[in-house]
Amino acid sequence: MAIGEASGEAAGETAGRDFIRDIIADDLAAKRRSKVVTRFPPEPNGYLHIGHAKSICLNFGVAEEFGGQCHLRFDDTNPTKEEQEYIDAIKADVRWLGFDWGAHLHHASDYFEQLFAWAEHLIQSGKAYVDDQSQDEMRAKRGTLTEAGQNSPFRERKVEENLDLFRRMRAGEFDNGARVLRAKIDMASGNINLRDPVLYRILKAHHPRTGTAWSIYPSYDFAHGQSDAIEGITHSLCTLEFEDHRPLYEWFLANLPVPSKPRQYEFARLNLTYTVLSKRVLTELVRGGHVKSWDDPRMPTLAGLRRRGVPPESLRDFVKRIGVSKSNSIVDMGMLDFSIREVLNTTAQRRMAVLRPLKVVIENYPESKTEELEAVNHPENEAAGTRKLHFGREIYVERDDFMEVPEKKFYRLSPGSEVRLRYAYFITCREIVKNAAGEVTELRCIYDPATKGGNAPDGRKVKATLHWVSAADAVKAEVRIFNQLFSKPDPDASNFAGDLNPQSMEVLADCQIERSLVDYKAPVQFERQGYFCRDIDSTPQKLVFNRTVGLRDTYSKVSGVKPPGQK
RNA sequence: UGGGGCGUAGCCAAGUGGUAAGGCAGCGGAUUUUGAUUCCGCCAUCCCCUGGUUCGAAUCCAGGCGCCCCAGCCA
Repeated sequence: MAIGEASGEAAGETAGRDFIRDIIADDLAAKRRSKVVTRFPPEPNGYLHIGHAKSICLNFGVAEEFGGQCHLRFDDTNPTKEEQEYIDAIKADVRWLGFDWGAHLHHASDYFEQLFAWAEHLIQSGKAYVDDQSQDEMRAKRGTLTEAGQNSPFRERKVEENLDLFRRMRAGEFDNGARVLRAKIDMASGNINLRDPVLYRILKAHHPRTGTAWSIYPSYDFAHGQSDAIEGITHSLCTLEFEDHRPLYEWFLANLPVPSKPRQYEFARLNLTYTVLSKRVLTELVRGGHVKSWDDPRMPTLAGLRRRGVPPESLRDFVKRIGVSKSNSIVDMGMLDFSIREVLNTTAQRRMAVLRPLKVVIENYPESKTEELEAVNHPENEAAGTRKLHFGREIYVERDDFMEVPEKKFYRLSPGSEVRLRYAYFITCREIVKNAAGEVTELRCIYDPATKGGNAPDGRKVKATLHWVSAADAVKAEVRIFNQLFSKPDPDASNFAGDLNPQSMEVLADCQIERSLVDYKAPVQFERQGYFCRDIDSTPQKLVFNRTVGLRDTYSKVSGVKPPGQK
């Protein structure tokens, strides 16, 4: 029986109940299992994305919660698509997400010899045969979704001949595609996976781990369940599309002398709005130059999210919130944003940075004077301390914080209005300076010396507080704003080019940032704007920041004015 | 009349015969030197549809409808 009304107390990291956890709890309670062993089984043919994060959190999370273990096992059975680069990246990503496989790093290729022996076992028991048909012939005889297939003319080959042929396949005597080893099950099955599935194919390719030792490789179906059995996996969790494979998975376990009997359970894979979670598409995005790299901050890859500044805690929180079920769903990207803000709000220190600078000259502030003002680093965490801000006659404020003709709900700077400069003074706009083209190039303001620190002794209130930066002290920097990679909530994965958002990245090259940011490396909140992190493209000469996510913005909702590049 | 799944609010998602949890989004309002955060309150007479069983059904039965997956020597 399910326990936990799950709420409150327990480790914030513990996920709630779901059908998988219920099954496991049941198995344990009924003593069908004495421990829990799961596995995360990526194929090293691409980078991990947020959909994998769901699986990783599920597999490692469940093992942790029930005091079991989770293995990292590379499903490396297709050397034509797999690369060492991916193996290394996957390990780094899983670790970054916060999980540890301990001594349990495995590979399907570790079991190639055993798998081969089991294939011979099947041949010997008359349950597998070598088929000489071409790929096209096999396809033609497989039948259709509504019609049964036809038996291969090689289906009744003698055991000895099958054994001999299979061994020669391994020895490399035949060309790629010349023959395959097939299970002898049922060509008329309604489940196409049972129509004599291929167990081994000839693939003369270099394997990242076994090199050229093999010229035949097992198929996914023949390798996966048996690898699970070898490792003593108890609950083999995979996505819905493998549901049809379960009868085959069980067929092998029933017909082979395996050391344990794992059970497969399927859950729905993650889908997110405004992006695509398909290795094929992600690979094309990279190879086609639509993004700069696998770790481009616009990518839903773990590497991309990491570079963008998303903390691993946010991903874990997100996965916990979306739950695990069997219904296909498309999760709103806003959920991810929420989890990112949730974590960053409490961990990121605050700083000021002006992204689109507008110069302000405070006319009644003495030309030669400068001051040091104190600012808190985190409004909800005193332990984060304070820092000094340089203040002078000339400062920069955000261009969006000024409107020559303010609209109804706009209560920032406009001619004659008074606002507060955070941690500094109240200022009032007196005059607008424009260039020949009529664009505002400078604001002339006056300040009230009595409001130092940001409060008026006479109790006078102000409707807005602006972030700012000292013109004399600020440092120039580049800031990259990322928007949705796709312009549609449900991009067409089979023809994605047309759905790409042309404004997915916006580079602001002339930002003015607070000096203290020069050697601040942690995730940070630029007040009133969002969470940012230093990008690896930064050099001592040029700092580059990535916007991880913007702050919630209720103003743009009421005004209908969205920041540039946003929808 | 191929096989396998799934259908609870705009989006996730609990619930498995006793009278619709929770989260995201949204909407009000309080606090606020971030239009942020925080805090309060609102937000499914109804669970794909139609019948039926029952004192009582989202939950059971029957029949429909809709969506997803499968015809790789990919995983």
